[in-house]
Amino acid sequence: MPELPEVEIVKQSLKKAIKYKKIRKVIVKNRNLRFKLPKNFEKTLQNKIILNVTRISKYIVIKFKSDTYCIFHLGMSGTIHMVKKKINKITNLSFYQKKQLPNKHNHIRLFFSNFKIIYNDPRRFGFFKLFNNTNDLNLYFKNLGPEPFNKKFTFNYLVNKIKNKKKNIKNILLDQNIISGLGNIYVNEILFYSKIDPKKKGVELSKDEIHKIIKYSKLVLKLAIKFGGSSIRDFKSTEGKQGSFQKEFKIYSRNGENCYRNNCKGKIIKFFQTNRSTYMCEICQK
DNA sequence: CCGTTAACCTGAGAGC
DNA sequence: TGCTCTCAGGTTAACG
Repeated sequence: MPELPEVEIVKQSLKKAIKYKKIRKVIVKNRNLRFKLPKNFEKTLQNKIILNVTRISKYIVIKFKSDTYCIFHLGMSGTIHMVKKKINKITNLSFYQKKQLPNKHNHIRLFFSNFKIIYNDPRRFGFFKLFNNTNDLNLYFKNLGPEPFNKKFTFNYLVNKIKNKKKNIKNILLDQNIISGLGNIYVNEILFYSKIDPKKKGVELSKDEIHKIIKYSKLVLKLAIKFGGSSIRDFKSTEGKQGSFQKEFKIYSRNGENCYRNNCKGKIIKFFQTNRSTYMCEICQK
């Protein structure tokens, strides 16, 4: 499901819902996520008070006292739902546009005093991990590249990372160890804004093109967050609201349509790079 | 080290 | 209706 903007939206609404609240009970229905849920998962979380909810690239980090952490990743299809006890039946906490949550993929439930948080994930590419000190938490993320908003994400940083790469720029930007938080949609969008052919190799990029990538990674993510993320298929925030950035897509999923750029007569084509769909305008992306 | 591919899963939608 | 096929906001082990 989610790239950085969608995870950020989930984090914001989750934080609002659970910060300083106590987990009363944990029920797990299916431990077989991408990584098997740790045996002590329920016991570790039970009766813990949430001190903070933060985000590191596409991961959400829940902090408890004594430097204990629970992190999770939503994979492709993970969603978080909040269900309030009293209005259970009429809340718009739907999934796949249905009014009621299908129980089948509700793998984890966290019970609070007057609501519960549900983790639902049909494809089970998402996962949860526990850490009992800050050092282990940081070690887990040590190879992750900076997010586009990070101060470390500078021209010099990116030049050094890609100047010798023979890999195409699209896959370079999808590499979380080089730059973290981007996924297939936003990389397509960023390369369109930057007028760069996604097939172009890292080594072939000009200084100007690298400046553009930096500029537009920040811009596209900022816009996406402002619009509440992109809701295609199954993304919703914890309150069940849909994002609307999908209406702002310049290139993603616009196969066969006309290029939006002024005076460009190009048509948008679709092809695959490493099994992921790429969209580009053959005329203005060079 | 680098780059590429397959694999992990389920469900929606298209085409027949 | 129902079958088969393709595709999906991600990551990563295994290979050459």
